[in-house]
Amino acid sequence: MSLREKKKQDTRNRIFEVSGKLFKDKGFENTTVDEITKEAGIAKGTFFNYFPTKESLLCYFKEHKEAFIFSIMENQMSLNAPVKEKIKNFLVLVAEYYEKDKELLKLLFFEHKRLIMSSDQQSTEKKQRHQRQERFINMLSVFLREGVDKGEIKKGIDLKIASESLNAIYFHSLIIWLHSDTDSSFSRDMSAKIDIIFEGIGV
Amino acid sequence: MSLREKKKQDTRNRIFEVSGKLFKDKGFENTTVDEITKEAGIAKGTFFNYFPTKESLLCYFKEHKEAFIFSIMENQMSLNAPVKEKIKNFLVLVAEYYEKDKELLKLLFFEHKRLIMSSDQQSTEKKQRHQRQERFINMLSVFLREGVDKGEIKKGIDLKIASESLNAIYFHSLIIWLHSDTDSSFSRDMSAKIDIIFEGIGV
DNA sequence: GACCAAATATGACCGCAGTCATAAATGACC
DNA sequence: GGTCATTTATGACTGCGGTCATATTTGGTC
Repeated sequence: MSLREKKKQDTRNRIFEVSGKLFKDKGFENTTVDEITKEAGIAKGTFFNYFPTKESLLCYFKEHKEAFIFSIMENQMSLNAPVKEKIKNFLVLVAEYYEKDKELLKLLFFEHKRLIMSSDQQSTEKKQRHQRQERFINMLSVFLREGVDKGEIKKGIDLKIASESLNAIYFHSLIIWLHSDTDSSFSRDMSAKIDIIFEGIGV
Repeated sequence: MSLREKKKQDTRNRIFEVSGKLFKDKGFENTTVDEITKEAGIAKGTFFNYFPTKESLLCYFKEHKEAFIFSIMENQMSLNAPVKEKIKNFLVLVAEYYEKDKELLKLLFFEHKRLIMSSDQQSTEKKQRHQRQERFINMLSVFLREGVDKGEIKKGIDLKIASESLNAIYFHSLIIWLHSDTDSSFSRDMSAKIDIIFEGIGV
């Protein structure tokens, strides 16, 4: 690695670390780019050579988290257990992982939303996000297909719709939990809703 | 109504109208408070006497929309039909109503999120939102209870969890649809997912 | 080392959301 | 209609995110 690339990586990492620390300390809104750059020992303009906006930093934090989640998922998939349990375990593991750092997650989730919207249609960020979303749903689909094969899930079900429904439950529980001030359990709530998806409410 | 109150209402309405027009024309981000106030014939500071932030305007737009939705819901509730149909009809009506004005809704939904997060814990806005959410879920609960009474829904079901699941499906379909560039149908997607909630995917 | 092109860093500068001290308008009371 | 307290309007000002023309650093070539 050339000196140039080394320095580049260095600067990028320093911005990343410093901003992560400051966001946790003082919150996203209360941290200025000036502070970040001062703390990181660079000029303000330099920041924008690395990250197009202050908010875009959050994307990178989010990617970090999501990489970890996919690794959990792949672990679960290789286990030998009833599909319902595997899905539940997977989503509960994700939930528990999130529960560790609610505040940062709030930032990531909600600030991120705005970013998604303001970015133009062609933006790679938007496409990437879409891909991640699809990957998530596809993996849930794989779980479900296995369930069909093992006779644990009805044959006629549209797996895409079903996976999206699971995804919906998951995200909604997440949002509810993020909004709640009390420490109601994300994982318990979600678990109950997965039961509903499996068993249905109709007679 | 005194002259003072009259003028106040007038100014408030003018800001509301002008900003709605400008947001639709040029988008939320591209509309400045300066423009709004100039168009409305007031000074910039005056704007902030009526709305604490530019984003807070979106809340008021949203309230408008939501009032309408609750009225649809109450209509549906009084009908005589299978509960599943009533819920479906209700949610599809909401969906169709939304489909009319996707762009504004995007603004309302996503920009709004950020607002929610940045507002402090005690804020009335946050409480109000929570109440609306609860009201929505409670009304779904009423539908479901009727279903239980009429023998259309299993007896053992936790109605709160079930309502929240329906709510989750609804919101998720909404989000997916808002993100999609293509005009995939929000209402059709949601309808399929409601079937899943009723029938379950397990054998 | 001298020279050059490309990559990277810099900070003065700009536009906009939001503030605040001050001014104007209103209505109650005499 | 004069006086005064309260409410509402005003726009210069501040702070921050983001830009851009310019300066500096890097690494290849001789």
